[in-house]
Order: sequence, then structure tokens, then C-alpha cells
Amino acid sequence: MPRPIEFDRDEALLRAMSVFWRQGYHATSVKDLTAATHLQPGSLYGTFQNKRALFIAALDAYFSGIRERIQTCLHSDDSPLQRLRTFFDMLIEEMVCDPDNKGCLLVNTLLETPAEDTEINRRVSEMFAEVETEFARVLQEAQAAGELDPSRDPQALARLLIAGIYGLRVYHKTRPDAPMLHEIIDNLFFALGGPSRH
Amino acid sequence: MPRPIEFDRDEALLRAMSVFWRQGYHATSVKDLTAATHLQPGSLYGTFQNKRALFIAALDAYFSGIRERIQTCLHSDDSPLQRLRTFFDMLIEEMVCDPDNKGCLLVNTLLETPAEDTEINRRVSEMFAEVETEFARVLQEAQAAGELDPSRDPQALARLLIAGIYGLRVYHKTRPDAPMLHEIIDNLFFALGGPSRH
DNA sequence: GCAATACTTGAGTGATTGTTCAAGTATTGC
DNA sequence: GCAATACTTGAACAATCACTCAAGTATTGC
Repeated sequence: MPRPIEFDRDEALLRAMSVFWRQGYHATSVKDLTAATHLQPGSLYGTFQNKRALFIAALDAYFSGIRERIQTCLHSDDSPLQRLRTFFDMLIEEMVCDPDNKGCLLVNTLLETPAEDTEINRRVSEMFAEVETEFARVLQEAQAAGELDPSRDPQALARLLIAGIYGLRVYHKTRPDAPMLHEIIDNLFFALGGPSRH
Repeated sequence: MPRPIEFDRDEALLRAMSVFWRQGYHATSVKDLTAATHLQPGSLYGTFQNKRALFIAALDAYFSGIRERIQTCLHSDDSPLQRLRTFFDMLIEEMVCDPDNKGCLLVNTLLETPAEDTEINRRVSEMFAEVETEFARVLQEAQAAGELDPSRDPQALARLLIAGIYGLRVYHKTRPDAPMLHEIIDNLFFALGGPSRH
């Protein structure tokens, strides 16, 4: 009996995410959002409570896209360490190919959000914790395969790799140079034991 | 003949910097700035052109504080690698002790500023380039002292260390845990060759 | 066709944004 | 004490902010 919704909620969410990604939360106005989503303020607020809630929904949408690509990358039939290496190579490729140089919405959000905002900080932290767990799992596989010294702590090394993602993301902002970023990862993988096996 | 300025320009700048540091550029209003500096809008704009120029001045003030501490740290009479290590330990101590968990104004700025804003991005990038050069110099010393494999590229390793700073800064936002951050640096220094000598 | 339903519209809310500027005031050289 | 100088003040600016809501409109079950 009711009039059906005309627009695609998910498509609007993706468009909103794209704006937040490019500009950050504070620099994005509701006007920007209505323009990007082609939604009137009324529809926007009817669908997503308010600007903040829309932002949080955008964070979730962003991460679910990431999660997918991480899974396929870390479950290929390459060797464990090679899979991790491929992940970082892919990350660099993505960064370098982005003409807007937007970086990662999650990392940007971590630094834009004040520490008092526990909800957003917790949410994003948990997302990276999930990736960290995946990394640790692959590192354990590497130990089982004899690729990684069994005396090393996989969880600790997973944290190093996560910090490596952060490092890449910020470094890229200062100097978007693919070979140089690859070299940073070469040297980071040195920490996993021995020279890179490229 | 003219009436002398009543307030201390540098003190006002430091107060403004503190607000930008805590809240970021966009989240800081001119009202926040007048409140923090105890300056009326007129005096603020008379002294520092506008909000943006004040922000850039704050970035410079922030970095000159950093530069000083880096210099003393990297010129102690410890061994070269130990000096680098001490720098990172100091960095972690600072981060953990900050009750506001503000992070680094420069890193925060890098991620908040869109890539189109070349002026601010260039300025901050150059600041880190200066630190990178210092790191490379110390790493060369380490090679001369037999602490670092002479076949490694000091400049490349300096970039890894800079990325390490970035990594720490972001990781700290997700989990402010000192021992864990130290462990990340332990593992990062693994990449410089061999286990940490702590 | 007729209620009933609820999505869409966009003008309008008050608050806040960054910025300006004329009026007021304090100091100095003479 | 008197100009001359210029710093200080804060009200006021237009623009924008996030957000609301009554009016308009399209669809459905009957």
C-alpha cells in the first residue's frame, strides 16, 4: 500500500562513502552528500538518521569491500609469505593508481577522529584487528611451511605488518612513488627473516 | 610612537597550535582559536592573516619543536643504531604519556589534507624529508661503525624508519599499549639486520 | 475510483562558519 | 598636553552549517 522507495539505498551509500573518502568527515557537508547521492535532505535523513550515522554506515560499507579483497588475496595457492607479499604489492598498486590520492578511508578516519570519540575509534580499530588476525594466521602457516622461523611470534609480526600498512599509507601521501614504496616493503619483509625472495 | 602590541605573538601561536593539534584543522573554529589565544578576532587576523595562515604557522612552530629534540637525540654519544632506537623509544613514551592521545600534528595533517592542497602537503612532506635525511646519516654512521651491513641502502632504510614512525602513530590510535608498540619497533629493527640488542 | 500509506520535495530553521572594520584606546615623540 | 600612530575591541557580515517538516505526490488494496 505504501509508495515504494525510488532510490537505491546501497548505491546512495556508496556515493556518500566516496565523498567522505575524498574529503574526510568534517570537510564533507550535507550539501555535498545530497549532491553526490542525488537525494534531497529529507530522503537522506529519512534513510540514514543523520550525517554521523551515514558516515558510520559508509565506514562499514568501505570495510566490507576491503574484507572481500583481503580474503581472496590471503587464500590464494601461493606460499604463505608470498600471499602476504602479494597483498602489499596490490595495496601499493591501488594507492598509486588512485588519481585523487585519497588514501584509506579507515586510516584517514583514525587520524581525523579525536580520541574521545570512542565509538568510531573502536569500530575502525576492530576492523584492523580483524585483518591483523588474518595476517597472524597466514604467518602461522608460514611457520608450518618452514618459511618463517618458528621462534618468532606470529601475532607480533602481524602487528608489524599492520603498522606497515599504516606506514605505506602515510608515506604515499608525502611521495607517491611506486618503486620506492615497494622498496619499503622489501625492507619491511626483511624483518620477517632474511632477504626478500622476489 | 605607535601603541605597542600587548600580547605575546609566540605564546598565542603555541596556544593555537595546541588547539589544531587536538582537533585538526577543519574541526577547529575561529571561535576556538580566539578562546585559546585570548585574542579578539581583529587581533588574530591582524597578527596571522587568516585561519589557514595561522595553521601553517602552527605547523612550522610544531616542527621546530620536534627538530630540536630529534637533533639532541640523534647526536648523543650512544652507538648509531642505539641512537635511532632511543629516538623510537622516546617517541613511544611521548605518545603513551599524552592523556589526549593527539598523535602527531604533522601526520594528522598529512591525512586530513586533500592531495590538491599542494602547499600544505609539500610543507609537511619536506619536514619529514629532513628527518629522513638525518636518519640516513645516522645509518651511514652505523655502517662505518660496523653496526649495519654495508650492502644495505641507508636512504632506503631511512624511508623504512620514517614509515615506522607513521605506523606507530596510527597504531597507537587503535591501541595505546606501550609494550606492544615497543615490540613493533623491536621487530622493525629486525629489518636493519639481526635481532634487537635490547 | 477511493482511501490509506508513506516516500519525495525543498524552502526554511537557528546556529555557526570565517572574516571585516569602524570605533575606542593606549602609547610615543615632541 | 597634543598629534600621530596603530593596537584592541566586538558587533556585524554574508555564507554555510546540520537538520526539520509541512505540503505534494505516487503507489497499493479494495
